[in-house]
Amino acid sequence: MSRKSGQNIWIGSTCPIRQVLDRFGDKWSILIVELLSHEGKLRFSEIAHTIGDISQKMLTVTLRSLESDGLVIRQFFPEIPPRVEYELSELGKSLVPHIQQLSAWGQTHMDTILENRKRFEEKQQKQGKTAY
Amino acid sequence: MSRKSGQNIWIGSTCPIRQVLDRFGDKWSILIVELLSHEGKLRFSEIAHTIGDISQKMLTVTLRSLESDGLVIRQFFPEIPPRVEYELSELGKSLVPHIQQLSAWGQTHMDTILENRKRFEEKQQKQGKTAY
DNA sequence: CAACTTACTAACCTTTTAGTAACGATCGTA
DNA sequence: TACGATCGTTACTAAAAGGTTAGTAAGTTG
Repeated sequence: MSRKSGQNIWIGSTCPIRQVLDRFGDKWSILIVELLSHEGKLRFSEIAHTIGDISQKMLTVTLRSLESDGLVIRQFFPEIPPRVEYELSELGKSLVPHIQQLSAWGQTHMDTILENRKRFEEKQQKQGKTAY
Repeated sequence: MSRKSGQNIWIGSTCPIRQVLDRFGDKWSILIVELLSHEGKLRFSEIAHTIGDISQKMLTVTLRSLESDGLVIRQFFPEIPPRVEYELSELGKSLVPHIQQLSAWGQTHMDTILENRKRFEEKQQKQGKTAY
């Protein structure tokens, strides 16, 4: 139970939460996993259009890193013009339910959070700066 | 089911996954929630020591934002020297099981991911650059 | 009186992340 | 000849995230 005696290996830099965050804490990875989980196979340009505001570069980079980690399977068809299809691997699919739970939590609670934040800001403004 | 017809509101910039990521995608928020869920009430310096490699500034900033959103409750004791205790709110606690699921997924699969990544890098080096 | 304490703020700087714009390869079409 | 389609790459730039250092309050300890 790690009673307050210095550092804690479950919180230190190798703990699993941090590993997951390092991997998926970027702007696009989880979004692409979610999208592929809904749509199955998609082409590069289909992903780009569906997301709408991702740059070509970031889509390339993110897909490549997901492929590199075995979360996404990339199939290249050497036609002219070239065609590439992306889909989730089994590993990628195994992550989906957890993402959806987080998403559901967000749908339930995000309004409250944003209200809290607004109220906090107002309170701060009224008070100016109080000691601590 | 959003059949490939332009953009998708569940993936666009207001979808719940992105909101959750915007809130918790930073380096420390989830870690602190996890820690408080284990330890209950903690003082500023206890959190700092347990995590080990967080700067004072980032701890202040992250705790303040968690407080602002109503995820963490901050209790200030006007003693000399000052004492402050932090604990999860009910809202904060409601997030914990989801984090733990993600963490468990990480523990199960992160080794595979890192292996995949290593193999991918090696493959890339051997091939040099092939067309696509 | 100097040093130390806790929690925090402010100024500054470095690192990381993401975006933009331009270009390439290749063939079919106008 | 030039353009468009597809899936990229590269170099450059802007913005954000996060780290470092110094300083504050007000009392306690040596």
